[in-house]
Amino acid sequence: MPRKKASPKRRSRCPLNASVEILGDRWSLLIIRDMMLRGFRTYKEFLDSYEGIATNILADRLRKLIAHGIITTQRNPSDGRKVIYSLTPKGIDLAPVLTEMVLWAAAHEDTGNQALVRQIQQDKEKFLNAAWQRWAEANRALRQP
Amino acid sequence: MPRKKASPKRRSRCPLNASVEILGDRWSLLIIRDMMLRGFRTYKEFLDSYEGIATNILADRLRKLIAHGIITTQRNPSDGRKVIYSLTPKGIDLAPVLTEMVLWAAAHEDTGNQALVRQIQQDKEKFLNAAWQRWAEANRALRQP
DNA sequence: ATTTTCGCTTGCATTTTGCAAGTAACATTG
DNA sequence: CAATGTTACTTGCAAAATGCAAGCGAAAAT
Repeated sequence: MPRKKASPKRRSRCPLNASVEILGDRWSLLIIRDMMLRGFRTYKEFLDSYEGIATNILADRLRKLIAHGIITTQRNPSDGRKVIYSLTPKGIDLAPVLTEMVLWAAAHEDTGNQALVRQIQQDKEKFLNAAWQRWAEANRALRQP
Repeated sequence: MPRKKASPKRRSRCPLNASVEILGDRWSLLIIRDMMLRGFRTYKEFLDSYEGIATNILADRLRKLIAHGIITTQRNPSDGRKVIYSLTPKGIDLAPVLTEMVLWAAAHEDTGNQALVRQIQQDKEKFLNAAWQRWAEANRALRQP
């Protein structure tokens, strides 16, 4: 399968612009944060997350993230109501972006979650490896239920 | 002076959320890119940038970036019409964020500007240092006109 | 003196977002 | 097995953000 899709009518071919068009809104990266750092995988978990996304916006963002190949879905075989969302390789590759955004805000804004911030500051590589390993492990568990 | 401002009514205290609230739209990071990588400093330059921002949106984003302490303005003494925008230290500190967003899109989307991308891939630190040095030099020139 | 340039503002249509109230499919409970 | 609860959504509508075109005042160029 092809690794990169031809981009449908972008404003420009600048890679930063591509990122901004895909991720530049007030919710997408928070959903990805919840999946990557908090292990959230269901609609209800995202909906109940602290920032309070509206249900129609959540449905829309999940649809777009799927369309962009950042997340995928599968049904939970033991509970037919539940849909399990998970990050694709393209999705977990956003870890460095999230990491730098956390560091920037922690350095220049009044924010919380200092435990996470210090962990990243102390050893960024270790933090990124850990995130990747959690992702790999969760995927393994999903394939062998 | 205080390094961090108390944040007015954020959705949450998560540092990623702070970044998203400040930068999470379709234009802010492109303006910062134009300043950081292309050396743009005037309203007209931003307006004429390839993606085609609308003039009212540009004025609004510049106002917000100033309010967040990411850019500052000064009048051009040799041409009283021109306003010179430049990145603050908080603004140039966004370089790692932009860098990772460029790398992610270059890896997973069909994008251009491969010269820039390869430069970053080959030596990220060197690229970041160069960006910082260009910024320091431009600031020096501005103070001694 | 007139025209052009620059950095905006204003008005208005379109799009996106947010809120509240459904709903269909499945699972649990009595 | 019927009633109730859960889950993942959709729908309708108001409010806010965005985009487009036109205009405008101050300064500079001609």
